[in-house]
Amino acid sequence: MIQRVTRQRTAVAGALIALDDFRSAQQLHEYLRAHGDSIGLATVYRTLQSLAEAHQVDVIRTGEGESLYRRCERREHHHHLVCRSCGATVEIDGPSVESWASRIGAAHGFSDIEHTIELFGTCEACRSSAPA
Amino acid sequence: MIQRVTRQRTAVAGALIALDDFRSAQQLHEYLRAHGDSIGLATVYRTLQSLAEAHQVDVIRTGEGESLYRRCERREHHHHLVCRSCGATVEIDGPSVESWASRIGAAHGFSDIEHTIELFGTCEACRSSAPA
DNA sequence: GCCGTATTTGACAACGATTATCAAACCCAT
DNA sequence: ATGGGTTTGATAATCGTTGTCAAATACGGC
Ligand SMILES: [Zn+2]
Ligand SMILES: [Zn+2]
Ligand SMILES: [Zn+2]
Ligand SMILES: [Zn+2]
Repeated sequence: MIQRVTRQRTAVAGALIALDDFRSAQQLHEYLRAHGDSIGLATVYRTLQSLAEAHQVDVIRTGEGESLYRRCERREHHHHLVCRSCGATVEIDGPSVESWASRIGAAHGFSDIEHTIELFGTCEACRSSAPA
Repeated sequence: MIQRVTRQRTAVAGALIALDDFRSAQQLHEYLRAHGDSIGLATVYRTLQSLAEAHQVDVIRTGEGESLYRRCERREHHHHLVCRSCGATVEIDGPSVESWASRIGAAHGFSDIEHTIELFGTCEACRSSAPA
């Protein structure tokens, strides 16, 4: 599975770094177009998918079923605290939650436990710029 | 918003109790049809939606973006340990996780914190009935 | 630099879950 | 039983995402 370096893949990688927040594929596509990069939506999806498989980007799903992507600093397993309105993200380290999850799973005879733990909220910046 | 008692709504409520596991709207629809209840898919979706709004059923989303519904025993806030292959569910009480979530959120200046915490695994029954 | 070819792209169609539409069917208080 | 607001359900529409496939492209070898 040789991966070639293309203008489009480079652009997506650049956008992920420039934005730094969790963004949807369509938002990234708009961003790229707005910045002069001609790129197809399908290509954005494909690129994000392979980046995710290579663990180069993290993926979370919003309550509405949309996938959001981000290039996190931490390469190891972690969780996220994400602003609902702007996507601003804090990477969370939860050793206590990790052990809690596996302990609970084992206690009930379940194997191959995987956990989904994400926190959503409103960040300080968005709170002050929004109507009460 | 007056809610009338209809044959269809009664049937959906009955199916939720009979099945006891997390199931998709389409699975519930098939189950009802298979059991002789004539009901439209749209009605199943609408009924589940209003039951969810009334906190009569819990909803979780699979990694594939499908919603699963279940009528839980516990009415208070809780989480779930769900079998990936059969939907069997254990209701989880996580007081330590609750406080962990809100503490993390506050520590980073986020407000209106909500958390998504779900555990998926393979239950004992499914493990023994599946090929190694 | 130029070829040859395997990889990649992108416009578009297709998909799957869910929601909107709206006329016909149905509850239910009177 | 009647009337009028509620509910139903076949169908179309939506939305994010993935599949299609011919044309465009990257890049190792010359
Ligand atoms: Zn991350
Ligand atoms: Zn924010
Ligand atoms: Zn529950
Ligand atoms: Zn199981």
